[in-house]
Amino acid sequence: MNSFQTLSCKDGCLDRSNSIFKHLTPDELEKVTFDKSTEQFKRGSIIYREGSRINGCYCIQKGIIKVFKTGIDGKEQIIRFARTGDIIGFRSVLSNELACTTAEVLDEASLCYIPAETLVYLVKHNGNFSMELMQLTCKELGEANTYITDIAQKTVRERLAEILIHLKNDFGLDENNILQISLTREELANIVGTATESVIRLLSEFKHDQLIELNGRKIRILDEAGLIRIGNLYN
Amino acid sequence: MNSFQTLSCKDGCLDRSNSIFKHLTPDELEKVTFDKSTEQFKRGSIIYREGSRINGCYCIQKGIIKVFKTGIDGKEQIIRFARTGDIIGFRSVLSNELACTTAEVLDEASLCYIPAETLVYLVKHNGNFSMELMQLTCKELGEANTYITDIAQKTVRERLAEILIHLKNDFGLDENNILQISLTREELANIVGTATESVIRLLSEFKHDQLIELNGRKIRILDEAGLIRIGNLYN
DNA sequence: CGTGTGATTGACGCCTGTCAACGTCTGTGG
DNA sequence: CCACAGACGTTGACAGGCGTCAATCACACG
Repeated sequence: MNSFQTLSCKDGCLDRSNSIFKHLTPDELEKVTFDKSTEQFKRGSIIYREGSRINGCYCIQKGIIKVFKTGIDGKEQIIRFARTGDIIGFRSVLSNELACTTAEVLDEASLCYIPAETLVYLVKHNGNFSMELMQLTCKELGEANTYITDIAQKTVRERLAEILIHLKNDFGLDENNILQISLTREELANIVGTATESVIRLLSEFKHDQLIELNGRKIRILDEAGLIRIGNLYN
Repeated sequence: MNSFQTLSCKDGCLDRSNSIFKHLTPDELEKVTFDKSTEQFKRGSIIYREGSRINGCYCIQKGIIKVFKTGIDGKEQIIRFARTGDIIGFRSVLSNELACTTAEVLDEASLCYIPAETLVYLVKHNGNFSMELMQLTCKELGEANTYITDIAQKTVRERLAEILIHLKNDFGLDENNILQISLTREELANIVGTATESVIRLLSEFKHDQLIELNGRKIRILDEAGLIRIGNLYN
């Protein structure tokens, strides 16, 4: 249960082959290992809150984090889900702004906290690390731009189908073709940018059209191609 | 008329006090000056096109560039306007992806082309430059996230009011309180993410409510506070 | 003067948000 | 063990925002 608490940094985020830390020198690796601290979070915990100043970023060793902004009337807009290997909070740290999102734990999580100075030090002194982080940011920016276009032009129905496909691609299916990530209807609505009731109605429609099967929060994907078609996705 | 053609790099983008190039060493400055090339573009020119590979980024010495994605049925979604001092195209260069947007000249423009290798060289070798560029990207990402929330939660009416305020803040007003940037109704619609007709109708409403005055593409801001109120903006 | 692009207006109807009521499930406390 | 509260899910009714289509106007340009 607590096995990952004992993970040293080297067993964790730092040495994954696709980690952005892969280019660190042994010295730097040691520095980061020394500076960082690992922490456990329970479901529902807030890691940082929109509008607050954060003095470091978090590398996700395990778990799923919901990153969202609070809009009109407190309605949340989910910007993304971060999962094992992802980094959150670095945007605010590097742009030196207050956090523009809130990060909340969905699945029991284990995070590495890396102080701002350490991050900045790496950006300034390790060109390869810098490039990696830059690429990550640029990719996120590209995705954000795509999402803006989608939300501006697609119908709720199209967006919901699209989100289901994205969730499938990002979190996978279990052996029964059921989405590995479990979200409330309200959360789905807050990704798509619509009302909870609309999500419920559209999911029912998708079910009626044999695209998915529903069992509480479990969503089984029956016809991925169909969803892709509805969502106007070509990839 | 052609005076800016003769601007050397040092008189142009490179030495502006707020330029991201301000941290370059004399050597690097010389390298960039050597590698770059300046080019004139007429209104309507395409600088790069979505889906194409671009081998460098462009620094805007003068002019206004419309950056947009092409969505369903070819409808364009304007992501942002870049103006003097801004850099475009670096996202694709650094993330090593195909261009995810098209860049089109709105106002007669003069651009510096900086080859990818030069940009990457700077990111890898100059920590301060790297930080500057990273901050820029992070800020853009923050704005994109805000925009996602707005588009997902606000009505077209609210968004149009918001956009008018943004355009005012970014491009300013002339001595008659008229927006300095001139856009077609369709372009306004493509920022807001709505139909051209809706923009026309809402602008008429705003005019009727004494918030603005219209004269062709000229939009005079009469009641900024009113627009801010309608747009749910607090800043 | 014809042509084309952009702006405007009206008609129409569907998508989608809102409100309200009700069902379902889980955990808590008596 | 049961009652209850509270969170979540579902369904129906309803209206209005907004997209679409079509016709017309305004204006610039060759």
